[in-house]
Order: sequence, then C-alpha cells, then structure tokens
Amino acid sequence: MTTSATPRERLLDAAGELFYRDGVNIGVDALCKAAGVSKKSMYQLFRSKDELIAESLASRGPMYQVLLHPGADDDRSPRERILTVFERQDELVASGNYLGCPYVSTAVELKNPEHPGSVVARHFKQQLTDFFHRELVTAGADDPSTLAIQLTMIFDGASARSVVRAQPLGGIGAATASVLLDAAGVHTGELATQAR
Amino acid sequence: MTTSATPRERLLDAAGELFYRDGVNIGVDALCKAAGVSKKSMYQLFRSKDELIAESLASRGPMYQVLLHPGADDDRSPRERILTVFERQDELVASGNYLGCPYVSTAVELKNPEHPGSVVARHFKQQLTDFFHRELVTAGADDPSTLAIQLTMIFDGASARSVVRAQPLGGIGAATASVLLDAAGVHTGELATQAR
DNA sequence: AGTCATGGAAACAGATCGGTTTCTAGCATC
DNA sequence: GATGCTAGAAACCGATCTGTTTCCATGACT
Repeated sequence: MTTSATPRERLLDAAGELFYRDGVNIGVDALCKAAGVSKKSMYQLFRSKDELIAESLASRGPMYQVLLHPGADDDRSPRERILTVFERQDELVASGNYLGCPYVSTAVELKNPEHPGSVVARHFKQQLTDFFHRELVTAGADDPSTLAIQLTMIFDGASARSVVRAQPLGGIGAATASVLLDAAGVHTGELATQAR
Repeated sequence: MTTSATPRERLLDAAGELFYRDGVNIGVDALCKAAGVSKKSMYQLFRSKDELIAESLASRGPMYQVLLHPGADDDRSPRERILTVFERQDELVASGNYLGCPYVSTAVELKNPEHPGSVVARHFKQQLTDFFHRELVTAGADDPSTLAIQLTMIFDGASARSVVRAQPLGGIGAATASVLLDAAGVHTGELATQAR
C-alpha cells in the first residue's frame, strides 16, 4: 500500500515509474497525485523537479542493476554472466513494458549533459561498462576496456532497436555480444589465455 | 534567407532542427516564430503538431541518408562503404552538434510506437538496415539479414553512447563494426566467397 | 486537554501548452 | 482603382506547466 512508505519513498517510486513511462515532461501534479503526496511536501523534500528526476533515477539504479546482472556469487563463467545481461534485456523487451534503457532515455530527453539527471545517467551507464570490464578481466580478454565499451554499445543498440521497432529482440543482443566475445577469445568456462 | 522558401519549407526546416535540438515538446509558438510563419498558416498546412513532427522528420530523411551514406556510384568496396557510415557518425559527434540519431531520439521521446512520428522513425531506421543489407549481399556475407541488423544496432549503440557521454566516440563504432564484418568474412575489396 | 509539527487538499501565480479566431497589410487580377 | 486572396500578427480559449502559499486535519507529546 502507498501509505506504508514515507512520502519521500513514495515520491521516488512514483517518479521513477512515471518519468520512465511518460517521459520527464510529465507534470509535477501527476507525480504527486500518483504518490499520494502534496506538492508542498514534494518541494520540501526536493529543491526542484530536476532534482527529483535525478534522485528518482538514482534510487532505481540498484533495482536495474540487480535486474540485469544479479550478484556475482554464482559459479557461472564470465562469458555466461555477460551474456545473461543480454538475455535479461531480451526478457524485459518480450514482457512488453520495456521502453528502452531508462538512463539513455532520460539523457536523450534532457538533451543537456549537465542536467543532474544526465549526470546520474552517465554514472549508472558507466557501472554497466564496469561490470563488463570486471568480467572480461576475470576471463583474461585481450582488450577488456574496449570490449566493455563495445558490449555496452550493443546493449544500448539493442535497447534502441526495441524502442524503434516495438517488437521482441529475438536474441540479437546476445548473439552480437557472442561474436565480439568469440573474437576476443572469451570462451565458456575457460580463460582466453588457456585457449591460446 | 527565410522568406525565399515557401512557408511550408520554412516550417519543415525549422521544425526539423528545433524538434531535434530541443525535443518534440518544444512549443508550436516557438516553431512558428523560428520559421517566420503564423500559427494560422501552420494549422492550414498541417493538421496537428503531431503531423508536423512526422512530416518534418520525413523531410529530413534524405539529408541524413546522404550525410551517412552518399550515392553508391563510387568504386569503394561494400566493407568500405559500410565503415564509412560509422566514420561519418564519428565526425558528426566530433563536430559537437550531435544529439543522437534523430529517429531514435524522436521514438524515445514519443514513447507511443503508433505515433506518426514513430512510424516515420521506424521507416528510416529500416532504410539504414536495408543499406547495410544491400552492401552485405554484394559482399557475399554469410547471413546478411542478421548482420545488417547488428550493424544498425552498433550504429544506435554508438549514438546512445555519444548522447550519454557527451564526448567524441574515437572510432569505437567503426572498430566494432569491423569485428563483426571480419567474423562474417567481409573483407576489403573482395567477396567473402573468394576468400573461402 | 492543550500544544505543536507533519503533511495533504487546494487555491494561487505567471507562464506556456495546442489549437482557433479575428483583423489587417500586401499583392495580384480585372 | 476596385476586388479578392494569401498569410502574418496577435488576441483568445481552456488546459497544463513549475513553483508557492494558505488552510486544515491528524496525531504525537506534555
């Protein structure tokens, strides 16, 4: 129920969802109504709508991260953990409620890279690249920095495709990532150095 | 000067630029002012703002296409023509005025895939994929359909990266495309079937 | 019971939204 | 020179925008 959480939590929750679903141009009135919080309270908790955009995006960061790449405390190989990200994305798209990567969408809508929301988006996008990078280092890939960026690009490219096409991805993200991983000598369950 | 073109051309021009630079939420007043056209005239030429979004996006389609992949009447190889697209994108980003692929941005901002602007975006995005596909067929690539989609994804991934990072791409798009082309046996100046 | 802080409801402000309408300046045609 | 069409300027409409303010119900503490 809505009243169990604090007004701040309710606002961040509603803002995170509505900014994503309807875009950052949705009105503050609609946000407050959805959160069951008065505008007065909102403007006591957040300096401005822009700040709410940034904070709500940041507050949902951990959720998206867990969604895409859950804790590393499993026995899968780096390659498997990387490909799982693309499979999760595929599932999200297939579920029908996917409107693109929230960070990219927010940055695209805001236009201004110095907007606090854009800064948050950049930060969390970097975290996905960092995840890839860690796994690639573990796997002993040749050029983990470049490859981590390339995998992030494939992720965002697949995301853009799902938005433009409004159709399931059909595994194209994981398939593309596989080609890059193959080319970099990252194979299932073994280090690239062992394969050479 | 602004008055040399017809009101319709001036409107499409101004709309194409301002929708891209400021987002589709820019007001009709600002558009008309920039175009030197009255709102009355605008609503005689276009049924609604939504229609203007779609038509202005469509009117700039040829421009973007020429920008990214000029006429095929040259003696470069398919691989070179494909990689040129990514190099052009790189130059656009480096020029500092790039705010992401206008089709993807518009689709992201509109959210609704049935919006006339989203339909136009889907159409022109497909045209880039078709261009890749034609070149790949010419080059005798193994699976041109899949590869054309993957190249489009890399294009959009690079575009998303440029928006989120607000920095030059440094050739990462062409580099990634090269890996895929290599894996598919598309090499410079020769057919893949000859290479096998 | 009385006091006080919290926070929702709602009015308000000034600006802007998409869209319509009125008015008039300019210009070609007869 | 009179007529009629085009199209820009600008007022107007109701709705919505971000942000502020007032008012009042609630509930905790003394």
